[in-house]
Amino acid sequence: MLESFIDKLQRVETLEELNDVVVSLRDPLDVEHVVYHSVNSTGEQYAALTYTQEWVHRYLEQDYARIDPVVQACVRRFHPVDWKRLDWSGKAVRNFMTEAIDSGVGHQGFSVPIRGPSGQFALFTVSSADKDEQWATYTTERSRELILASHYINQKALEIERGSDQMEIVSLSPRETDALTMLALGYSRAQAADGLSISEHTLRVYIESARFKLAAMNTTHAVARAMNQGLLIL
Amino acid sequence: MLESFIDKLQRVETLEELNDVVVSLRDPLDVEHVVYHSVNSTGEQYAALTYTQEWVHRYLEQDYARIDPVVQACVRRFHPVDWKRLDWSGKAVRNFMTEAIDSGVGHQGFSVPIRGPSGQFALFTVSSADKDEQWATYTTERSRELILASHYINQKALEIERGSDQMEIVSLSPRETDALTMLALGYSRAQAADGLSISEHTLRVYIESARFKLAAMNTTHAVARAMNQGLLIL
DNA sequence: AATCACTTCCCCATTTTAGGGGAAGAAGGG
DNA sequence: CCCTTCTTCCCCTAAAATGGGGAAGTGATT
Repeated sequence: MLESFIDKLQRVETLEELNDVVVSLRDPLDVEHVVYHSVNSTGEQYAALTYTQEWVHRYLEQDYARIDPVVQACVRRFHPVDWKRLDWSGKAVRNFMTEAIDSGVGHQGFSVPIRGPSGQFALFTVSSADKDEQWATYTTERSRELILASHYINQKALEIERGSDQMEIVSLSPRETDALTMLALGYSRAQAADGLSISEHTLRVYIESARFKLAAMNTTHAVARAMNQGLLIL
Repeated sequence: MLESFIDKLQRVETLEELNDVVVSLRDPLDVEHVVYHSVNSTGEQYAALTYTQEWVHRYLEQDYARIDPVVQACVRRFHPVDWKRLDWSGKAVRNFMTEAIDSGVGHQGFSVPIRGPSGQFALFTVSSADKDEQWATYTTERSRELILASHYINQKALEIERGSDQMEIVSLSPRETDALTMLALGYSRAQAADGLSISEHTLRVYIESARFKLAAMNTTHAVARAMNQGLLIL
């Protein structure tokens, strides 16, 4: 299953084709729904999914990502998440769940969080209407496949995006990196300069040149952009 | 190979045990060296590796991560990196490479970048002294195993760390998130307040409560911490 | 050898932020 | 029903950051 999928994936060149390939996983994976959803650092989103348009629309409209326990858990965890193990208490959460099931999402689900460079984040989810036991068997048997599938899908999605987007690759000098790092760690300019054993004036030059390179409006923006681009190793 | 490795991993409970299990991958993977190296958002590092102590010491002392093309590439990429495909031009880089090979690192290598929540970043690397052709065969045949291995190692490492560290899980209110997001996007307080249609005074309350929750010294620090913890979706 | 990027230092006026107070209605959870 | 958290508004002063200049030495690349 994985072999032919990766083969198909290899030939994909556009996001539309990627969508088709992801959707086509539904049968071989033997699930109700398949979802790949990516958010990059600039807030651009891409999704390939088998949910109904109505549900997707409703989800976005209501900003359900804010309360969806699956999203909340995946943002905070590294390992894949079985929906059953999440905390579904809370009024808003239960309403959301009811609505989701009514929209045919299925009450069983398995979501793999995936993180790319520059703060990119994606979710690969399969859902089903199986009973608990069947689902438990299914997830233990196929978790590896699902992890690899999510990895390869994300790789392809990033590849396509990078090709189209062609975002400038900024690089900071060591001292610029140092300066922004100190600020990101909470030091004031005076403290940061002290920590780096340079004058505060010098530090400012680094911050300003970094700001220029990063096309940032102010220091906080510069730090945010640098972090987002993985330029700072705190 | 993967099966027994995951079995062994399952029983690991401390970082020392993890180290042993990672090192023990050397033979079954049929490589010269195995390295797992993780850096989390607070700068704490953990490494399990088979390199000589001298080389590790030298690497840290010289801050070679700054020029090591493998690290530089992995920070920026999602997919695994074959060392041969990197750019080894540049004086400093070539010196570094010579020194690395002299230290027995091996001239072939394959590195898998892995990212966890809260800006955690890790590298799983295998290196060898094989010739190009053999190595090409090796990497294509085993890349999936290596990806899965890196995934499971990282999962275990995070699990152990979380258990020991028990870092407070901070959650920001929607408005606090909004406020920090606007600042991270480069807006000044006045602009941010305007964008959120609230008074600047109100905005400040959010920033300060967020700062309090995040135990941040100042606004920039708060934004940095929030981003690092994946609390902001720019 | 020339050029380009990096590092380091300095001044000054203006704008922005930080940090210390306090208050009150709305919504959600136990 | 009460309590906690969230949301929104306001004042003030001292401290910090911004933005505009300019200059000189080092190192690497070409």
